[in-house]
Order: sequence, then C-alpha cells, then structure tokens
Amino acid sequence: MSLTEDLTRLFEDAFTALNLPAEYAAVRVSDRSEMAQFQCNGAMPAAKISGKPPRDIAAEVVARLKDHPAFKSLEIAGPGFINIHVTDAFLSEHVQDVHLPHLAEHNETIVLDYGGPNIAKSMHVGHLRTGIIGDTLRRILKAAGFNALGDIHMGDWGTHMGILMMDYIRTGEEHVVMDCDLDDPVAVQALFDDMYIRYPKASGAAKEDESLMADARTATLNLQNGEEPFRSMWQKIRDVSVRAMERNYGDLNVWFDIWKGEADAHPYIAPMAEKLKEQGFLVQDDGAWVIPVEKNDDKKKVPPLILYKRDGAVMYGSTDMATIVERVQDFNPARMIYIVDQRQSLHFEQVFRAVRLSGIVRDEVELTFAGVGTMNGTDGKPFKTRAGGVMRLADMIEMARAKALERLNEASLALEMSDSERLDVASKVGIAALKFADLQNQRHADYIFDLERMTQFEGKTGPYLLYQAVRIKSLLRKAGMHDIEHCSFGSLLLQISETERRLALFLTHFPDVFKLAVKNYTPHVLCDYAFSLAQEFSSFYGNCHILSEEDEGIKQSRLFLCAQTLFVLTQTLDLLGIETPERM
RNA sequence: GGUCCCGUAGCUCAAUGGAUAGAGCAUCUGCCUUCUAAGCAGAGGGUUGCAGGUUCGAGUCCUGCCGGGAUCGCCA
Repeated sequence: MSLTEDLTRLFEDAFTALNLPAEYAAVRVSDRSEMAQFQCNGAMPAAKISGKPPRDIAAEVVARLKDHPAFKSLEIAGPGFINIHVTDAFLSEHVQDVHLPHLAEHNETIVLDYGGPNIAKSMHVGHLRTGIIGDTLRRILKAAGFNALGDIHMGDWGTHMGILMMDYIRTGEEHVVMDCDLDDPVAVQALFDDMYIRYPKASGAAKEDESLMADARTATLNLQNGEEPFRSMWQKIRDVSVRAMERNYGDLNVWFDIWKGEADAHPYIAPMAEKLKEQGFLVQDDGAWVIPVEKNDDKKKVPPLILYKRDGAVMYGSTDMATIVERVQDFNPARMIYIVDQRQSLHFEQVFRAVRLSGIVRDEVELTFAGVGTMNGTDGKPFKTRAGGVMRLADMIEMARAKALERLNEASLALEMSDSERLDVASKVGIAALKFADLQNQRHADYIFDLERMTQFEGKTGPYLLYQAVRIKSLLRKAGMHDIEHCSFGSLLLQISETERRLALFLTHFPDVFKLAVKNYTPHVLCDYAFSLAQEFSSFYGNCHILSEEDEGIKQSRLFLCAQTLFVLTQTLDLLGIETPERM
C-alpha cells in the first residue's frame, strides 16, 4: 500500500465512524508543500450533505485521528482543508517499501496496437509518437501485472501495394523484386531503396492517370485473392520491409510481441462477412457492402463502415474488424487499446460500433482509442525536412545520435572511454533525448518537435535524467556497492534534514503516479515524476555531503536515499523505454 | 456548414473541481582546490482567448462567442 493509501485508510475509518461517506476521505499529496505534506479535502463535500459547517467536521475528524502515531501534525486551514504532516518514522517505513503496485487481477491480456507502418515505404517521423507511446504503455501495463502484448499491425494489404506492384510490372522490372536475396543485406537495402524512390512516383502517377489507378485497384484485388505474381512479389516486399522495421524500432528500443499485419486478418474477413450478412448487419449500399453504425441519439453523422468496396476489394475498416476477430480468437483479451493518430478517431468509432453491434466483442471487453497528437515543426505545422519533404525515421534517429556525440565532445565527457563505448553512450543519450521529448507531452495533444531544443541537454530532458542516474551510480560505486541496481539495504535515520525529508517524501509518491499512468494511459505523468525526482535528488546532492560524511549513521542513511532514488529513477526510465548507461 | 480537439509566463509545456496556477528554456544575481557545473541556490515574468452560468470552491464542468487545427463513405 502506498503512503497516501495508508493515510486514506485511516481517514476512511474516521469518516465512517462519523457517519460520513468514506469516498470523501481521500488523502492526497498537498499542492501547497510549504503548508503540508498531505491533505484531505473531504470535510467540505461532507458539510454539504450533513448540513454542518465544514470546519466543525474537519475538527471531528482530526479529533479522532490526532493521537495516531503516523501523524506529526493535523491542522485545519481555510474553509476546511485538513493539512497533514507525518512522522519521520512513518515516512521511513514507506521509503523502504517503495514498489510498483500490482494492478492486474487475473493476469488479464491486453492487446496494444501501436505500429501501423506500411510495407514498401520508409518509416517516417509520423511513426515516432505512436511507437514510443504505445511501447511505453505496453511496458507500464506489463509492469502492473497484465499480459500486455504489442502488435505492430503493418499496413500490408491496401491499394498502395497494387500501385507499387503494377509499377514494377508495367516497367518490366519485376525481377528487381523477385531476384532479391533476403540473406544478402546489401541486396535487401538496395530493394528497399528502390521501393522508397519508386513508390512516391508511382503513387503520383496513379493519382494523375485514372487508368493507372484502375490497374492498381485490380492488382490489389488480385493480391487479396492470392493470385500470382502478386502474391510472391508481395511476400518479398513484405520480408524486406520487415527487416527495415526491425532496425528502426530496434534503434528506438520499441518492442512488439506480435508481428502481424492487415494481410493476416484477411482469412477472417469472408467468414465474418458471411455471418454479418446472416445477422442482417451487412447490407448492400450503392454497390458496396456496408455496416450501418449510426445511432438514434447521434449528434454527428457517422458513416457506415465499408466492408467491401464497389469493386469487391476490402478496406482498412474490414481488416481492422477482422483483426479484432482474430485477436479475440487468439488471445481473448480483456482490453484492446489503439495507440494511433488522433485523426483516426472517427474510423475507430465506426469499427468499435460495428464489433459491439454484431457481438464480435462482448460488452465487458474494453475497447480504447488512445489517440495521439500530431508532431509539428517549430512553425506549428506538420513536421517537414528543410527541403519540405517527410523526414525518414532513420535519419532523425541518426541526427539525434550525432548531436549527442557532439555534446559529449563539447563537454569533454566520456573521454576515457573506448570508441565503441562512447558511441554506445552517445546513442543512449540521443535516443533518451528523442523519447523523453515526446513522452513528456500529453498523449492526445499536438506537440512541437524541436531537435535543436531537445538536444540542448539542459533542463527537462532525457539526458538530464540519465546524468542524474549515472551520478548516483558513480557515487554508489565509490561507496563500494556493486549490485547497485538491487541494493535494498539500510534505512532512513530518524533525524534528517529538510532536504532529505523532501526527497524521501517524493520517493513515496511513486506508486500513486504509476497508478495514474495506468488508469489514464498517460505516460507523461511518469516523465513529470522522473524529472521532479531528479531535481529533488540534485538538490539533496548539492546540499548534503555523502561520501565525506563522518557520522557513519548519517552516511548510511544518505546512501540508502541514494540507492532508493536510483531504484525508482531507473525503474521509471525503464517504464519509459529509456536505457541508462553505466557512466557518461 | 455539422462534429471533435486545442487556446495557460516572451517560447515549449504541466496542473484526479481545491488554498497564493507550476516547471523547463530565455533574461538577471550568486556558487566549481569535496562525491560528474549536462549541476545547485535565488530573482523577475500571468486578467488561464472573451462573456455569462453551475457551487462552499472553476484553468478544469455547462452555454454562447473569438481564434487555430482535425475530420465529415468506396485512400490509410
């Protein structure tokens, strides 16, 4: 139980004894730290229903609790706030017991969908947010005890495949695809580069020329029906693309448990459609087969979900529905969470309605659209390269790493390292900068991506956090502790300075912050926490001698604080998918 | 035009309906013969877009405006 939960329990007892609803008893961290460590605001709403003045109620609550050993002081302030200070002994117990709470009840499965890169195309900056945030949510839910599974859900089944394949066929260059040796990295890269240049041209041409587009649609349909040479070409294109994705996501330390795509859901579409037709949910409309999903009380117009287009081909709504059928069959998940671009909200509303309506997903299964905002450039418009094009993800990662290395050089850090260790540190610092800059923003909001700013390595950045963590590691090594990731030793002295108390208090907030992140699917609260923790530590580090402290008891107590800070900080960075180097 | 999201310090962003709205950057003042100065201690900087409403209490909830963005059936 966290410290606030422990206090809430005590207050609940008091409220209940006074015939007041326990739900008002919640104790929270005070937002006026100079006045209190914790606060309870329940006297005010309780006053409303009991007709007594709030300060009188607060006084009754305080009277019941004031002799409890947890409290150093209980004061009533303002209209009826109860301001709480706890004893250092109580605090000490909780600092020792800081841990990740287990929140899953029965190891429920949660499928997270946060990939969506198209095959045959380079991954670009648009894949950064969903990948990073989705992976972090996966880590958070897994840490909370859920069987959390990330699915990449590649875009490998749409019209873009037809456009690309028809271009190879029309120019008589199918061999460029078919002759590629998958075991030869150079050949794989060459094919990938070819597709990267070819697709935009082919796509542009198809938009200009209706006959090209018609051919592409036909090719798409033929592919979906398993016909050659489309099927073989497609397989090769997919294999090559997966290698590129593995490298990009690997560089970002973004993990997927399931490497499936729209194509894998294809076999489920026809049987699903058959059943939907029998049930009367699937109807023909203007040549297409659609599922009407509007409701009587809709304020907006919700268009039907199109399962089969006029030409008989399927669309992404079809594959998204069928993927849900597949996931229910394979994993029987308690929740399915989509971490995708906010702009797809209407689409997923249609999909969710369709699967609920038809009973594919039971009512008790949670379907969540966790939309993410757009990444904009410093001009506030969607992020572009200086040339005005879309920046490849690989290029962006390289820029972040190069900048990090430059900074290490400027600061004359990591000089004594071997070249390989130095590059590894630079890579970790660069990736940390990239990920932390993204994760610290609210998930659903757009944010401005400023490479210059985030690679400044000052203030609220990933590198600052790594720096603090590495400082602690270094200090603990000097103190002769080697298994510094797992040292749970010692305890807090009962006579501590205000600086130490602040740090200790802050450490106890960790379980509550974690719970909040799980509840709302909001990693940014963990970023905020990690940064504030690092600041608290830095303040402690600057104000308290540790290794040179002569009083052995004080020294041990401070080393304990260092170890607990490192434990919580690395744990938090871990949840954010950020790796901490041993030194830098 | 309908619907949804956003509007908070010069800039980038926080703030489960709680007290005097907080951080970082930038600006200014101090601090490196002691554990990593990518740091610490401190200062200045606000009519939370505007106007109403709900209530003990509103940046937060409701209504209406203003400004920005997204989206509105055969692309994903």
